[in-house]
Amino acid sequence: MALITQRPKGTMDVVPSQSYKWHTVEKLVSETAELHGFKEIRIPTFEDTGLFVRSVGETTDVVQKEMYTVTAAGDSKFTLRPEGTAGTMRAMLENGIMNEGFPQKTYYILSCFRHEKPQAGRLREFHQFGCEMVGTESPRADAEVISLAKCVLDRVGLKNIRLNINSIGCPTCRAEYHKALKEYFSARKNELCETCQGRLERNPMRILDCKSPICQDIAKDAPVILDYLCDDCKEHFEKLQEYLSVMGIEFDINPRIVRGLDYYTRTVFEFITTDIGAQGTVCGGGRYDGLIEQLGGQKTPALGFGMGLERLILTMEKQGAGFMEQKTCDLYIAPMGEAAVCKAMGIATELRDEGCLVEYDLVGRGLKAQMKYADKIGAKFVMVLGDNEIESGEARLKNMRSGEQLDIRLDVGLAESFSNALMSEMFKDIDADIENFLGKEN
RNA sequence: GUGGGUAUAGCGUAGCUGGCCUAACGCGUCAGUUUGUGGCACUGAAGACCGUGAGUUCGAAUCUCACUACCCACCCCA
Repeated sequence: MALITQRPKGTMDVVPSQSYKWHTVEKLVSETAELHGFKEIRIPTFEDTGLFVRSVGETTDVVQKEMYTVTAAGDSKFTLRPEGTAGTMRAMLENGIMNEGFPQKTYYILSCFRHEKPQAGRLREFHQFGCEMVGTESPRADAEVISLAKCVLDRVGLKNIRLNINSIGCPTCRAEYHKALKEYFSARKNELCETCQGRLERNPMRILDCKSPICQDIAKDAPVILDYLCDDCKEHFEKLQEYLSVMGIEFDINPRIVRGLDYYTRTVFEFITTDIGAQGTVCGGGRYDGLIEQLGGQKTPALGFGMGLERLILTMEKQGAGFMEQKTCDLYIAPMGEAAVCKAMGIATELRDEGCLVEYDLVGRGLKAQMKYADKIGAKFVMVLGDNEIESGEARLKNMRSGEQLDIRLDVGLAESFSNALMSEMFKDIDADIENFLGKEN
């Protein structure tokens, strides 16, 4: 079969048989955020390009070569959001949410777009669950946000996730550190890889993250940011560690996590798994105390994290975590003949109003084929409807698990007689879905 | 942008030292195995120009080249 096109590179289809996995994480993730007092925010898929340039940072890879930007009528440029924080902060400022008292706590589930070369765990359109907390500088907030992320990971059932934390200081202490780094690397400049030689001027901290063995070796003895933190930043970081310990959250201090977005200050952290290939950062975040001011708001401290849902689901699958089951057909009606089809439509409507998942033949299959189909879709009960039933006003309900059958009335109080049938002895193996249905009846 | 790998029906594979391939197998789909009842079994059907294009050859899914797509890794990040 030659299709006219295929999906764009780096995008994914979630097929119907798989969507329950997404429902599972979306539900768990948002429930957990709400248990922590976070409320959902929804923002546009695209924003003014300048927003991302100013917040994510002009020199970052994300802005320099990964943004999907279109020029609309006139000169206005828009960009498909490459991440969620910038748009969220813009929306909070624009809607005056900063004036509603601190801290403000919001979360979102949205798609992001980055023009990268796809590989395992990295797509061009990916989905992110993110949380942002605005208006508190206290290390308590850092601990709370990290613990929220941890809680989410636990609730979806992930194992063997390592938490790495670091502090990259405030602009003041980072300037000191940059100076020290430059001095250190300049001495061995010629040994560095090409990209790192370039990094030396622009952002020497990135050299620490270089994967080239030579650079890694050189970086081994490089000055560590933690030795250059100013007193405030140092205390902030120490306090955070203390809180994390109190909360029983294990972590590694990793002076090499740097983060590729410019707005981060002080605390940065990553939750990493080794189960899904090279792109193992399932969650990354940190503090961005300068961002809001940079976007034109009042100086307001804030922090947050983003979690890649594809990576999350990949890890869950790899680790055999459980997903919520898909709801399957409660009752399949097998009509025979036109009159029966019309009757089936009525019955379906009536029972659906009661919250029952009802299906009936839409193809025109014979009875046998209908039974097969009902079995295949996992129908719990089947009702055969023919002229006899319509005449007598009674139909047979078959329990597909046990094979037992029972006659129920069709005319008066169908929902009631259906539930009565379900409650009778012969159907005692009914599952939770049906129990809910019955509960509603009583 | 730089490397490496793979490309056969909806899915998973076999065939790949060139001719019994007018392409096979499993799963799936559809239909039957007498009269109004599924899961098992059996029978049958539909479904692939063997990624695309060129070349070598009497002859190519099988060899060569190019292209494309996908995957993995670097980079970067979620």
